[in-house]
Amino acid sequence: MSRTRQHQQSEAVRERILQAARRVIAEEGVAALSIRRITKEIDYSAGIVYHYFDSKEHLLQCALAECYGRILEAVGPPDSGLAPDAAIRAAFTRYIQSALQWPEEYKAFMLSASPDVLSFTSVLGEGDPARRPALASLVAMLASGIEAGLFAPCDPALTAQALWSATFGLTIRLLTERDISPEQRERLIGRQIELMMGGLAQ
Amino acid sequence: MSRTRQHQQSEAVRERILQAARRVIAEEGVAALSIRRITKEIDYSAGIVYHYFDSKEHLLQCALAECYGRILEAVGPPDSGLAPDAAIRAAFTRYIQSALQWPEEYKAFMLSASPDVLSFTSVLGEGDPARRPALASLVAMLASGIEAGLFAPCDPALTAQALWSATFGLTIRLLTERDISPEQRERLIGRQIELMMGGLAQ
DNA sequence: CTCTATAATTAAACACTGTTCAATCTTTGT
DNA sequence: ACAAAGATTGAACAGTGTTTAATTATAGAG
Repeated sequence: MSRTRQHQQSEAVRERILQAARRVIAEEGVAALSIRRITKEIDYSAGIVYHYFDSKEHLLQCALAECYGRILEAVGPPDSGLAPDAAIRAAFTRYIQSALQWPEEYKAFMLSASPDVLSFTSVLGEGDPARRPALASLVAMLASGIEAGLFAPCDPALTAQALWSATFGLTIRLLTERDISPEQRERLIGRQIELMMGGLAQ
Repeated sequence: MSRTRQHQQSEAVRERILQAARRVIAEEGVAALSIRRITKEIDYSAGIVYHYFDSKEHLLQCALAECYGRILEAVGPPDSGLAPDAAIRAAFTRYIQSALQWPEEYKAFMLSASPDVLSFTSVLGEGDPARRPALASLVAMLASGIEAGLFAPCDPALTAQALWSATFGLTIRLLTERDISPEQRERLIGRQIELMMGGLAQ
């Protein structure tokens, strides 16, 4: 059990590194993150990072994966009490709102070209966007909407990919163009959702 | 005129710096770009860059603006011989194809958070996306489509912003997720355009 | 043709970055 | 108490963007 105790303390240090990294990212952006900046915050030497992570890339990947988990958590599961079309509208709205609350984290994670992050974020591949839970539930909502006669028949997987890419694009631009008024933001979100739902209708 | 000769040579050096920068970006990506990497290619000392540019940021901005100009040039003007809906389809298709040909340059430019680049790329602002020529022609096509009864009445500016954001999102993801088959790519592009056009129809 | 101002260019330094590694200190199991 | 294992450090390395004083080249004027 002593091995356990040491292991626990070791895990705690790892967690403190990740905490500090997330703090810096949230407050100063991912560009301001550096190994020495992290280790200074928690009073450790710079080399310690490489005892817990393979590289800065790896550390960043771990920190952002946690952040992205929180974003998805904030989105929550689709509202099963709603009709498919209303449920999809609500899901997209919540998705964008959540991303807007973690702007730096969302951008860094979703735009990362690192293979490990891409294994989480890739969604355009042939056939199965089922690997990503958020997309899977969108596919399900589309399928039940088609069955209910609300939507025109189509390939739900392909359609989910196209819809999500559109939402992703608006999200990234809302995060990148910094000075968009809340009113304009709402109008844009509303219009894009309206367009997409119009495209789904038969 | 001697002042002119010197000025011309000076301009030539500036251009060689930009050329080298673009070469490195195209071949090795924007992440591999460094001042010393550039100046080594053209056999100059590193400091020379700061005689022609304020910073690396500024140099990058100049290099990418040129690249983006080429992308827009490749897109070309909207086909005035086509009906508005067909013209819009064609324009979006060409836009994505062009971006796919300069992947690094497109990503770096469109995702840059630098204020100077944003003054070019910002498009979600209230009212006038007329500042950006590509968007302006999209607004025009939408307006004439509405007038022709092809599209349901709507705010053309807002709709253009939503449509372009969607296309932008698909483009970025196609560029970020590296291993998507050409067939799947075509399907995705086709489906998203179909969805958007469906949303426009009344 | 020389001299001086001006512009172009450089070498060296600075503070920073990610990363490695041998040397330490700490904790563990025996 | 001792040895093995693990955690942590400090120093170094090569690289980064940037500044600045010194140097070279060029221009026009006398």
